[in-house]
Amino acid sequence: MLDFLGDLERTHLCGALRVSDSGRKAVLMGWVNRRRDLGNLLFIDIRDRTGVTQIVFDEESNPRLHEKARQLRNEYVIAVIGTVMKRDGKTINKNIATGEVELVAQELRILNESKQPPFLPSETVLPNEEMRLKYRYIDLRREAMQRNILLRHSLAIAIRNNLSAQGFFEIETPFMTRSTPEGARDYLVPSRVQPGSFYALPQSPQLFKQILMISGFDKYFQIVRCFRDEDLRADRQPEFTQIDLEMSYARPERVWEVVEEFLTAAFKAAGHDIKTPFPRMTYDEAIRRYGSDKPDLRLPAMTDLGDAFAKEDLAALGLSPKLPIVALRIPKVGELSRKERDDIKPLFNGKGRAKVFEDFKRLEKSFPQAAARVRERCGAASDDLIVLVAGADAAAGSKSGGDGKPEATPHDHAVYTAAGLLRLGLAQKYAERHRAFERTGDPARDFRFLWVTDFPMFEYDEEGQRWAAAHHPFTSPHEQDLEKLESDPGAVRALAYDTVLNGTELGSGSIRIHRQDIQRRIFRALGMTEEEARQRFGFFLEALEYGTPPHGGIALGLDRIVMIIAGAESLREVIPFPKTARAVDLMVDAPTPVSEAQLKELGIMIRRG
RNA sequence: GGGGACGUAGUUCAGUUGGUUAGAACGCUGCCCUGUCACGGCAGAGGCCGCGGGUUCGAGUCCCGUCGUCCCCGCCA
Repeated sequence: MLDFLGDLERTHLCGALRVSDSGRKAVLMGWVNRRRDLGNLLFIDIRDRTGVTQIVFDEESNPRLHEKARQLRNEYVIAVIGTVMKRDGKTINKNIATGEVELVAQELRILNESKQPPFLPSETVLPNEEMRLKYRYIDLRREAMQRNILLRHSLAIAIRNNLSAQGFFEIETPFMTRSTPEGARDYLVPSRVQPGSFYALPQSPQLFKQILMISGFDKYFQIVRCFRDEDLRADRQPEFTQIDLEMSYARPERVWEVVEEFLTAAFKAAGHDIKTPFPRMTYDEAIRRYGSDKPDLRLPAMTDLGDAFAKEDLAALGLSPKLPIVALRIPKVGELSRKERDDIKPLFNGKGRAKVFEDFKRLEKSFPQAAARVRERCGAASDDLIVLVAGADAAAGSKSGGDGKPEATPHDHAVYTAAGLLRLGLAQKYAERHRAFERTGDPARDFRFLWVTDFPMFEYDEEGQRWAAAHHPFTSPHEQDLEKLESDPGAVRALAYDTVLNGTELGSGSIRIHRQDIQRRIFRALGMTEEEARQRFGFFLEALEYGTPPHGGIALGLDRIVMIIAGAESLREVIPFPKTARAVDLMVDAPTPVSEAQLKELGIMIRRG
């Protein structure tokens, strides 16, 4: 028989009682975490989000109560009235915060039973993710998940308070809005009132926040859900939370200060001090030195070898002096075994324009002088792994002619990015064995922020045979590069910037275009006719004509910030109800088909088969 | 869209070269135990080996397909 709560009130949380509470009466409520039945003596660990407390039921002093307590099973919900007793020296449990006391029960109310759960929150080995996601409510009872979700709360509150203190206003923008196909795929919501028409869930509140600038709310922010119908990754969910902000009359540096300030507050809330201002690096430098637009600064930069090799050496190696050669140094990894050298091949496969020399020892034998120069330039210690990546000859031939495609850059990005992938792959693969990521103690606590600036304005889209906005089409070009907009689009730099932390892109922002004439030129450069532009963004182009102040902003991924601070490997560890790789919610089983009646009402027909 | 890993008891896993009745730990059920705290001891229940085909005298094991979870590439203005 279950008991009612009645007018019983809980006096303490399950992690609260201390020796100083000895002798006091206490009422605890929570789950049965563990039961230790010693016959006439029964111990129950009662658990809530704050911890566990041992409860004692003694047959001798209260046989009926003891008998009742024997019914308790894991995950039952109970209320216990009892007296806090100091434990004797020998019976103290130093492993838990409440271990110096126990609650001697006087009354037990069984508030609810539990079926045998598929797994126990107190277990040390995790079930697989499918199980965890299906029974998410049980998974979330686990201490690690509680910690992550509460950490998320603390960060969000700290950020909200900080931005408010910096003079920003949190303003809501619609979730049911307009599809602007470009970039990520939209999630669509059919309109019942207008059959055949659809709302789109926002990929970001981009245009709304710009319109808020036009409306005079000169500092806007929002911690807001965004939606993108693209394939998932460990760090990508179809719905995710962004810290979105926009400000009027701001130069990039001002936006960076705002971000550095709220991140400082957020990390502080999690007990971490971070250093500001963050270092800055242009996109071009990031590619050349790290082979990535989101460099992980915890690993040494790559070294451009340039003229380390003599001409004869290059010829002997089958390399052209015109192509880049870079060296990767992974500290403390040592030489790779033959098997390991074979294993790294998949790490750069697919980026086939690079030639990799993973056996530096061999290179050293054949080209001792060049190898010595390489070691010196990399600043390599004897137990560092060195791998060379060079442009393969095929890369030289692949540079395109005058067919409108961009020339390959003089530094051929393909070589650098292949080297960059290899750099990360090697470090990750051997991080545990060789602790390549270890710099200053705990690797997860080594927060290396970075601003990456001066992104290219356009990227050539091979598939669509056209220029595409690298950031988004409302990003302002550098004023000095405006003249190249028509003549040399590939060389136009954008006033765009990314926040990078330990190789993860935390956020992305830009100064926006506030002048209608420039916006038009950008659309034209993107190959969009006036008509197309008006059809897609007409409302916005019109808004631009009514006195738009210069403005800019940024959006940072809250989930990713929490993930990194929590030291988690996946976003799913910091999102209470995440989706699987196929964008399914295993707990509620969504998405699902809907009834014919619903479809009919919406004027939608599903093609089957 | 492509590549890879995995799928055996409620859970985590083992399962040899294809060969008798598919095992262990935890959890679960019952009994014993008054100082345990990942309690201990004894006994027990629990299996469509993801699903569907195939090869074979014989399949958890080999092959094909399919479904699911995870990781990566593409994709993510």
